[in-house]
Amino acid sequence: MQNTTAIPSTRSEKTRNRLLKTTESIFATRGFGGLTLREVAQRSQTNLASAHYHFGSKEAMVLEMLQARVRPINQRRMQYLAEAREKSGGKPLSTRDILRALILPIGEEIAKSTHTRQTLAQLVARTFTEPAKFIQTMHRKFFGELCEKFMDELRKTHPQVEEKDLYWNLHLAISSMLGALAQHRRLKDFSNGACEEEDTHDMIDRLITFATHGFEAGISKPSL
Amino acid sequence: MQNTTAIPSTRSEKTRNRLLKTTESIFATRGFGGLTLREVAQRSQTNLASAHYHFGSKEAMVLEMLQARVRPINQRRMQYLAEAREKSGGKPLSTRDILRALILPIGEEIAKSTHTRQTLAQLVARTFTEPAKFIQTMHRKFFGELCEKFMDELRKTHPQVEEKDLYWNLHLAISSMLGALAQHRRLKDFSNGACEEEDTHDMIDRLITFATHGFEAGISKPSL
DNA sequence: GTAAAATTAAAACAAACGTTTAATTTAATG
DNA sequence: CATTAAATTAAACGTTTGTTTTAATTTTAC
Repeated sequence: MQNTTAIPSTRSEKTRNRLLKTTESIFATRGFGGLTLREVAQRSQTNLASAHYHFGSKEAMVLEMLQARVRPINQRRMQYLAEAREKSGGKPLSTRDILRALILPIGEEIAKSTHTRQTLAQLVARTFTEPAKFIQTMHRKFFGELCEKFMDELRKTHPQVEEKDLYWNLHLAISSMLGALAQHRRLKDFSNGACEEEDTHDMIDRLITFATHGFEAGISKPSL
Repeated sequence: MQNTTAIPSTRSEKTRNRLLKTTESIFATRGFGGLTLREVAQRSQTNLASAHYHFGSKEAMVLEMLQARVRPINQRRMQYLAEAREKSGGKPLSTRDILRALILPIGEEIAKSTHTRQTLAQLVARTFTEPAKFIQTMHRKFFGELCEKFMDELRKTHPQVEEKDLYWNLHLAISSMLGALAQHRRLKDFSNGACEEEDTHDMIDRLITFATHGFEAGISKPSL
């Protein structure tokens, strides 16, 4: 494993990072199949073979890019959960606090830079629908653990609710988040300009509210 | 335009329908890029060139398959909306009635046959994240109109709510529906078997409840 | 400063793709 | 039954893909 978080110093690390950045951009808009190593190399101002030198294969390169993106987001999710626990002083968290810890980090990451605003949203959403097997494997590994951590928290908050109902509504909350991210850039078209796609903070607020109330309605009336 | 709804009679129509059926299955699991004409032809027990003979191109073939699937679902959506209007006798519909008209038809289509249970769910979800341009074009055409019809209905029900809030929360409702469909088959993994993926009717109920309460919470507190 | 290692560059390879062309078979018609 | 059009099949074409190989260049270490 190499140093990826620090500022790239050597020439090798710089081209490596350029490759990862270009990979992210293309993968977000066109998916794994639509990404070609030649275009990545060209837009990274380097050669086709250097992609294989640095990563071994197209698959490994995309995988590394995805992990580098997902890991810090999941870490911040756990951090927000821990912070909320500290503040609550032993009492169970509210549904809203839990779902905020799930949703907010991805919103912050999106809002970080103008460049990654759309890219990351598409990126994460694509992770869930991408047909390539190795991505599904990664997805299961990363989100399986995360999902279980959040389930633990939800169980404490809603001890009387059946396991099945908790899973289903966490599933729906996650789905609405991903769907909103994936469709975000289409909203402007459908709304005839009534909605701009600039205000990420506003989107996250709306999403948290939507998910929280949907969740609580779902566990209070398991079947209607 | 050819007769696609009637039972295929001629040999030509039969192979044509086999091609469409195989196309649907492969596209649902692997997307446009992952679908190859050779595999479609082989699994349809015909020749590679016959796909071009019947449809002209890979793109046209996939497009026709998608339209044949989406059209009846959208028709039923409009039908349910009309039926709800008749029953209400001039009064505005409830948010739940409107969202049910949006969500239920796709659930019914999924529940129709064991074969298409997963396939159609993935299919529709894939339509929204597929990078191919011609699919985005089709999507915009089909869902742009539909979206506007549902917005008309939502405006009647919530005349005091701002346009922007209505769009945003309809967007979130649709997103949760699509996300739930796309992720449906993963739920079993994450829930450690607590949730089965068989009961489509249960899923639709949960989804309608989730979307309805999320929507109403979103329009009552525009920004929190 | 020089040799070794690491990196970049250029070219070629095998496989898979959508598409096209031409030949063959099937169905329909008089 | 003969003939014509429609439908199917088989074979090949031109591109593009990820990957590999080979050579040139740059960086690192002594």
